[in-house]
Amino acid sequence: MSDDKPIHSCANCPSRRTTEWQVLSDSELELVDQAKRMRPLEPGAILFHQGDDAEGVYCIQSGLVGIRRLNVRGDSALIRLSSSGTTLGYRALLSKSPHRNSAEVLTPSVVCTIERSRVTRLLGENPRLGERFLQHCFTDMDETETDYAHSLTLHKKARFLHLLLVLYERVGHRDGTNNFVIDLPISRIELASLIGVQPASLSRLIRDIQAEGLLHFNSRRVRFTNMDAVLHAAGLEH
Amino acid sequence: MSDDKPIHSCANCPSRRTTEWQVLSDSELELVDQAKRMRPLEPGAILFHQGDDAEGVYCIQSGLVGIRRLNVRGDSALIRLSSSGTTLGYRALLSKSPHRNSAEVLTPSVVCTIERSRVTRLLGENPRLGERFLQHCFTDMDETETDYAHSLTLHKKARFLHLLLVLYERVGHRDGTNNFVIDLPISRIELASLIGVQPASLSRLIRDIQAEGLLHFNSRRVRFTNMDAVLHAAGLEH
DNA sequence: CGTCTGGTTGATCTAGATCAACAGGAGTGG
DNA sequence: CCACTCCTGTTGATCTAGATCAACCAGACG
Repeated sequence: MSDDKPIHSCANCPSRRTTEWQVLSDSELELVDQAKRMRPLEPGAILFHQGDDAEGVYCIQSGLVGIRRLNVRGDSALIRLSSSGTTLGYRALLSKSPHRNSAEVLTPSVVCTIERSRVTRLLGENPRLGERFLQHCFTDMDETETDYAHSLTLHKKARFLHLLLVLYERVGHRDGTNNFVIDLPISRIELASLIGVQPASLSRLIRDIQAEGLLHFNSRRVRFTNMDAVLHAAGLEH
Repeated sequence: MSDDKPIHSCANCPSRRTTEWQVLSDSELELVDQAKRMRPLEPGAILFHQGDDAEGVYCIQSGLVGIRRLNVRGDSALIRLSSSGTTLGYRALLSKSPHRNSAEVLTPSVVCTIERSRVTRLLGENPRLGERFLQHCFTDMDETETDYAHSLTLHKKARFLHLLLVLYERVGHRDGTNNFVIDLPISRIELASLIGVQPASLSRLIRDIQAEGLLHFNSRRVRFTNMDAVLHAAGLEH
């Protein structure tokens, strides 16, 4: 490491430049460091429950976290995926209202918790921090509106392909023969929940997509055998 | 009127206490007044187009405005309704990015436009204004997430009933015999677009709902003949 | 009076739900 | 180590919500 700070200090966090905290001065960042608690979490761990009051904000250093919303009837929808460099739970904290969603760890993750009072103090001292949270909300909003508009207008197949493209951007890579490849971080059940479809239907969707030669599925590995066709079908088919 | 300001000044605006501008001082409000342009608009008028740069913000004094989003394929979804007391277009302005949605007047409305430079100036002078916009974004976000989760988990019938309940809250009233009544402000086509259904399917939905004795439809007038059953079906049926 | 748009209906088709069966791991306890 | 159970994922059979397309009607409007 390049300085005398502890390895796990925010100053050395790999996501430092992408989080809200990028606008803090060194001394302000030091305040975050003191108040933060870093912990490794296994799939199934809950960062916060829908309805809970905000205890602080959660900074994902690595891993994947699912944002769930229970509807009036009690069934849950997975409405968003959050990954490293993302701060969660700021809405409840800043609006002084209970969490609207739950956050559940989906893959082994490292998450820092920064307690509430420290965040409010920093917000008071550095107005640029509030500004960053505002921009974050705008980004989330745009993404959710896009997904919502898609859910109103697109078929499940197009939505699933769209989801795979988004996942490719996040965790995809090239394999030995330079093909586009994703190693899916989540189960079929959760993929199904993200597009609002039954697991059995997703299974058939996958079979059909594979039969059309768009993609090749092997357990959790997805290979794009015809990227152009995927791009076309995600936006233009049917 | 209670003071010597012009009738159409913001100080006399009926929505004054519900808009973002409630946090402004009298002299600051005066600045809004000078820079605002108030105009009556007919259905079909466009406040801004998806992709346009922000020219200012739009304050709905009366009427109903639809927020539309075009998806990748080019078909439009009506993702939100905005009515009096709501400010539109602030996201594009504050994020310095193009409008993500279009805003189209749906019923005869009165809308004030406050030009960009004046808004930015006020934001610099009064930090509470930015805070209000942040809260506004949170509210929109919550609503959109709710709708999104519903679109992932509920059937069209439940979503339609839910929409009618929301409309009742906004424009509903009691009729002579004390029944709950809505005079729908928008066409069937637009109702259909809000829940992501074809007009023909909405027509059948309405027929079925009426046959079940939940509601009575007569042109644009909707009477709740069995509110309990509607509440139940909106959340619990199927 | 013709034209247009909004709304309803009929006939038909299809995407996706539902329910049940079953296969493959992964974990647990004897 | 095996037996048992639990959970994920896939498939088959069937059903249904909703799409699609066309016909048709009523009111609005030039």
